Amino acid sequence: MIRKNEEKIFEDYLARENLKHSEQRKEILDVFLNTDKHITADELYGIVRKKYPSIGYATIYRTIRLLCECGLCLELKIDDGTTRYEHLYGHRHHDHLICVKCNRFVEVVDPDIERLQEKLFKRFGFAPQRHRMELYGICKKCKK
Amino acid sequence: MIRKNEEKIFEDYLARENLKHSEQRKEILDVFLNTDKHITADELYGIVRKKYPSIGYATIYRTIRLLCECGLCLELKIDDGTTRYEHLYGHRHHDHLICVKCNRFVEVVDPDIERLQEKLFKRFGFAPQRHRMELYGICKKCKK
DNA sequence: TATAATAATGATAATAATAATCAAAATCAA
DNA sequence: TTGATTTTGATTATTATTATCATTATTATA
Ligand SMILES: [Mn+2]
Ligand SMILES: [Mn+2]
Ligand SMILES: [Zn+2]
Ligand SMILES: [Zn+2]
Repeated sequence: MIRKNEEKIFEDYLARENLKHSEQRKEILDVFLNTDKHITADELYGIVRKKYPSIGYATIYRTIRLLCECGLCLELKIDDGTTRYEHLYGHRHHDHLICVKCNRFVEVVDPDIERLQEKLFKRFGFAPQRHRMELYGICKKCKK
Repeated sequence: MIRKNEEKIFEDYLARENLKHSEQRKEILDVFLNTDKHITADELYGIVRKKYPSIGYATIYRTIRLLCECGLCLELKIDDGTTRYEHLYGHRHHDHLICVKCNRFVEVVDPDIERLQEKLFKRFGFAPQRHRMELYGICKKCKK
C-alpha cells in the first residue's frame, strides 16, 4: 500500500513528540489520505463520522493540526473565506486554478512564473518564504 | 481636493440605490480615503471612533460593504486569516509582497507574470475572472 | 418649513468556524 | 497490571461578522 510512507511519517511524528496513537487518529489519517484533495474540516468530519459516529469535532481539528505539523497536510485559505486541506507528502509545490462555479481545483505549476516570482522577491529585497497564487475562473464544463 | 472624485462615486452610488447619506458614512469614507492602504475593519473602527465616539461597529461593516459595492474599496483575504481593505478607485490591478514580520505590503505588478497567468487560464480551458498572488517573505528592514 | 415616508443607526443577539477546558476514558512504559 | 500521561467528546469560549429591532436621522414633498 502506498499509504505506508504516510503512516510512518505520522507515527514517527507522534513518537518524536511523545504523543499517543489513538484509533481516532488512525481513522482520520486514513480518511484524509483516501479522500479527494482540497477538503474542508467539515467535509472530513462528515466522512469520518460514517465509520466512527462517536467522533467529536474537536478531535478532527486537533488531528488536522497534527497532520499539518508532521508535513502530511497543507492548509489553504481560499478567497471565499473557506479553509481547505490538501495532501502535502509527495506533492511538489503547486498553485491552483479554481472554478468559481463548481469549485473544481486544478493544480498547476509554471516554472517561468516561479522564476519571475523569485526575481520579484529579489528586486524588492525580500527574503522569500513562500507564495500563493490562485487563478479564479469558469472551467470548461461549467461554461457549458 | 483629489478626494472629490471618490466622494462623487459614493454619492452617486447612494442616490442610484435610494440610500441616504449620513454623517457616519461621510466620516467613514473620509477616514478610509485618508488612511494607509490594507487596513482591517477593526483598525478603521479605531480611527473613526476618535472623531466619532458614538459610532457602532455594525455601521463600520455596513459602510465598508457599500464602499466595496461602489468600487472604491477592495477586500483582501490574507493568508493568516485576516481581512483587509484597500483603495480600488484609481488603482490598477496589482499583487502583493508581504513581510511576515512587520506586515508591510508592497504592491507589485509583473507584466510577464500577468501574461503567463492568462496563458494558464487558456491552457486549462478556464474563462478568467480574477487572480491573486501573494509573495510572503521578510523585508529588507526586518532582515536587520 | 412641517410632515411623513423611508432608511440608518447603535445596541444587542445570532452565527459560524475554531480553540480552550475538563472530567472520564484510552494508551503505553515499566 | 499498573499508574502516569495523554486523548477524547462534550461543552464552553472566542473571534469576526451579520441580523434584528426600536429609536433617530434623512429626504422628498406639501
Ligand atoms: Mn492542490
Ligand atoms: Mn494593495
Ligand atoms: Zn467548474
Ligand atoms: Zn518587514
